[in-house]
Amino acid sequence: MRPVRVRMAPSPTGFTHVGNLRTAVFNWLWARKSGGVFIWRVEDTDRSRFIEAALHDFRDSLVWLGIEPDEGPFSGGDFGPYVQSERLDKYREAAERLLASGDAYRCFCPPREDGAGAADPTSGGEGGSTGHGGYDRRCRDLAPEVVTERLAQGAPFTIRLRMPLEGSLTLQDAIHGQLEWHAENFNDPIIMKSDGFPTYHLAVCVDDAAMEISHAIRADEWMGSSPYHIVINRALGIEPPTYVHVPMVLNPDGRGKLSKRKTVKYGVAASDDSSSPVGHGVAMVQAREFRAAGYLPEVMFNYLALLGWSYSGDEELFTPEQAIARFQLEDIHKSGARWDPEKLDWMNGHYIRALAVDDLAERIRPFLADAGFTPEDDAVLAGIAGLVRERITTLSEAPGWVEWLWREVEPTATDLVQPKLGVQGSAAGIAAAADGLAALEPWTAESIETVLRSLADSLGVKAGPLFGPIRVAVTGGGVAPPLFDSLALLDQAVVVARLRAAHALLADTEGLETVDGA
RNA sequence: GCCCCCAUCGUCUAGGGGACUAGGACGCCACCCUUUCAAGGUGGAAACCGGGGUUCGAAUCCCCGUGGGGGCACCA
Repeated sequence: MRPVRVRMAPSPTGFTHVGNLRTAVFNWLWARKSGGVFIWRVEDTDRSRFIEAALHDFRDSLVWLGIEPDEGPFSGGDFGPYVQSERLDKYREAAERLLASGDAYRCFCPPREDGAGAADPTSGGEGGSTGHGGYDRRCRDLAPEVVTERLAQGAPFTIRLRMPLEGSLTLQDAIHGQLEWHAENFNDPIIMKSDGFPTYHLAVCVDDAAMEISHAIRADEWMGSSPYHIVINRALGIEPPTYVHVPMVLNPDGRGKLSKRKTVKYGVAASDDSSSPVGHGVAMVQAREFRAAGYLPEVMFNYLALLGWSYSGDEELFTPEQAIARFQLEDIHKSGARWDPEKLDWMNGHYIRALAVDDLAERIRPFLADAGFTPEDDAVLAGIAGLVRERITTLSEAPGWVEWLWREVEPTATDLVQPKLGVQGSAAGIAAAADGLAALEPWTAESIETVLRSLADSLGVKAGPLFGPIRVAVTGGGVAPPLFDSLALLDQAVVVARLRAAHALLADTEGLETVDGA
């Protein structure tokens, strides 16, 4: 039983995708579960796609989620360097060995014309232009003299893996059990590019061996390239890691793997419901987007872990520690899981509601600052947290609920009038509230409530209809947090001034009387 | 097109031959609570892809269909 060492090996070509983060979570869980080591390796063998910022973004994402690597480009370790572009000598040496043993051969063919992503993206229809990867193995059996001659001429070449032509290859996957491929379907993949850089197949095998990786936990999309890895490992005398192909994270509609483009329309659709003062549900697939939107890291961890794994039959909210306690590789599912923005939102709201007010206050602080508000005292911040806690699903929604604290309000006459009271009644209520609150002392939610409730009694109206106009007068809109606590958070003078202004507005609006009947 | 993988409510899932009148969660619907909005409470609708087997007995095992996903680059 070799010690558990697992790795997350993303290529730094863009901002961290939550699908990748999910795979990282599984790796981390297994490392922690087994007392093993969680490693981050940078797969940057494609120089053309390298993006420096992606490195930092990935690091930040792991830190944010609380699954920091034990070894990696920023944390070091005894198996470095952890960046593939700094390990080229190792791949070259491996390639030489494969060449020498006949397990690989030089190929002088030019790059495919129809190349890569060059395929016309608009031709999306059927039976496409692209071929089906059939390299004809033209160089597989070149005479030694020919190879020597080409090399002497300085002809560029790649190195291809010599795959078996018959028989089959099998692999014991930790989740899927035995996997099998038949030789007639193989290709001879390039393992060394003409620029001297290895392709994924070679690099991953060499590095996993050098870093003594025990379990290669990777997404299902890699399953198909496993036979290449089997052959490379065998030829190099490597004891292969246990392969663990985890299910992919799919788009909400199940069509394809989770992607930005596809998700857009769901995000937009989800935000159509604008009953909340703050819109949300923008298309998101990047970790930093979720962070910016105000999803809690503990929620992301919890939600991500649930995609393709389940904690138990009837519990699905858990801490990392609890997840570690129950995690087993065999329990990871075989089929893909769709990304469900609604469930994520629910979970985020649920966790927020469970937060202590002071904790929530600190988490909201930066979002308020972004909206232009920096509470002068922590009591106000805590007050805000208390008001929004049961109303927000993401932290970024918080400012929208309490903007009236630092912005001028401009209620409309229409909004100020409560149908049951009419213009006169509404105006009278507002005026009475202003009078009643002007000299109130102390200025607390409790004292405000006492005043306003008795006001309703003395005016002979129900509390509900009376509070409506007052809320609109002070917060500017019909939807706001509970009245008394809201008023208490504002300066007493500001509240009274807003009530007076609203009263004046209604007093000027005789014409509105006609609205009453309706 | 070829290869590989997968298949329980709309979604995430529990289930690994009898404990299943198939459980939980999100979402949805209704009602309650209520000063708006929420939150909360109660109740409800909602699934074993189809067809063959194996077995006394199948959501659970096998086969075939069908459906879905992934792969087939000098990208990873």
